[in-house]
Amino acid sequence: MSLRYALLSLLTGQPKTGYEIGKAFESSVGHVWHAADSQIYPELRRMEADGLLDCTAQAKGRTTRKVYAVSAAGKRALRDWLAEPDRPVRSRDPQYLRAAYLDWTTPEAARAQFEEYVRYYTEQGELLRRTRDSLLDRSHPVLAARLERLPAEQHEAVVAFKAFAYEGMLRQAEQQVAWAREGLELVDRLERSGAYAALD
Amino acid sequence: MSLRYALLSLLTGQPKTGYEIGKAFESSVGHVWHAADSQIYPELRRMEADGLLDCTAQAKGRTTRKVYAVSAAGKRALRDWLAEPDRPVRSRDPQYLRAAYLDWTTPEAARAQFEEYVRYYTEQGELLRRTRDSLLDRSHPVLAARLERLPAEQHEAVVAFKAFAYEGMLRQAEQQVAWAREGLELVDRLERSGAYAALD
DNA sequence: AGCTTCATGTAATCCGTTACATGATTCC
DNA sequence: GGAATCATGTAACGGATTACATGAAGCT
Repeated sequence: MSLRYALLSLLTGQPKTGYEIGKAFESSVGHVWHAADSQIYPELRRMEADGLLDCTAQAKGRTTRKVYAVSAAGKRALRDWLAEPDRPVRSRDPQYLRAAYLDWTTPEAARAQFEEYVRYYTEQGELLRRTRDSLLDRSHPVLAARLERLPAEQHEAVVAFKAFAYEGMLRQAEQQVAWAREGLELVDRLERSGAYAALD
Repeated sequence: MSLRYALLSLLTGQPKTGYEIGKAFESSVGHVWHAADSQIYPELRRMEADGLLDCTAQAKGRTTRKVYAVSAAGKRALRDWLAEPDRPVRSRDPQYLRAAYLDWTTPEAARAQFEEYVRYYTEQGELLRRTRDSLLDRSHPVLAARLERLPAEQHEAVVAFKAFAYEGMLRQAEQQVAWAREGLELVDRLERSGAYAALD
């Protein structure tokens, strides 16, 4: 269901075509809630059928493109969802699952896992930091387009919540990097102490 | 696919019946990879069909229960999976998604969200800390049963990786609490500065 | 006699992933 | 003329959630 609200949120900024949504998604909400194009197009149709979006066909050259805008019912749905109590998601992280059983594999394989975590979350953290900064200085294009259509007194809150969400994700990523580095040390320590015994 | 490996990992500790697996799951791997009973039973059957588990029917009173044990192929599969490069999961967190758009709702609703996050992750953190500690002092029943069947020189690594995984999840939870508390402050600050304007 | 725990599932539905599919337009 | 980007999807499959379903054993 969250994809629906991610799309709704994105479109409150500005009406967009399916394709533009796909692009804007990747550089904004998509960091928070990832979705592929093949999921986005059908969902837009369903949302239109449910009356959450208004769709107007626009001729452009020979092809027609569909511009989607949030309807009044869509705004209501978004606002209801925001106020809804959030049933927290139960953890389901393949990484921690693997980490818990690394005694089953070789020190080399264990190290490779942690190295990959460090690499991935370092990169992810950089992306999140860049994005957060571009929100704070309001240079982020999707945000900038949104702000243009809003009165100045709302800008502060709009920016603050978005930057704050990225801040949270950024800290998670940084924490993951620190954790994975400790994992590498753990593997070294266990190997030095001869704790890696043969497995059956 | 991870459920399969979660079950495999759990069963390397000791053969179990479906029901025991369900129980043990809840108090161990289930913290890391949550799954409902209705998912576990069919998956066990599929794993047996795929040759990863050996299943022997045991009469118990009038009913028969099935005891599942990891086969040689199952051990191989687990080991292969542990060495496999982990394609990191793209973020998909309804919480951050909501947080990013809280300017759309009232300060009261925003506060309620953050309060709920604080509550949930505090509780979750306590559970994770208790579990980590019971792993470290080896009093955790599922772990204790596993260790009994392993030579003493392997105990250190087995315990260390499990505690380390919980440690990582614990820090995530603590970080979430700190973040949500800052969210409450943010809402207060925005409200005081009159940044909550009327929405359309 | 009634509650809890043991014991094992099925069915429907939803959500997400992967792979495939097609064609126009714009820029170089 | 060819590449990138614009533009919009379908189909098959897999995995997870929710709700439903049943019945015995053991304890109080």
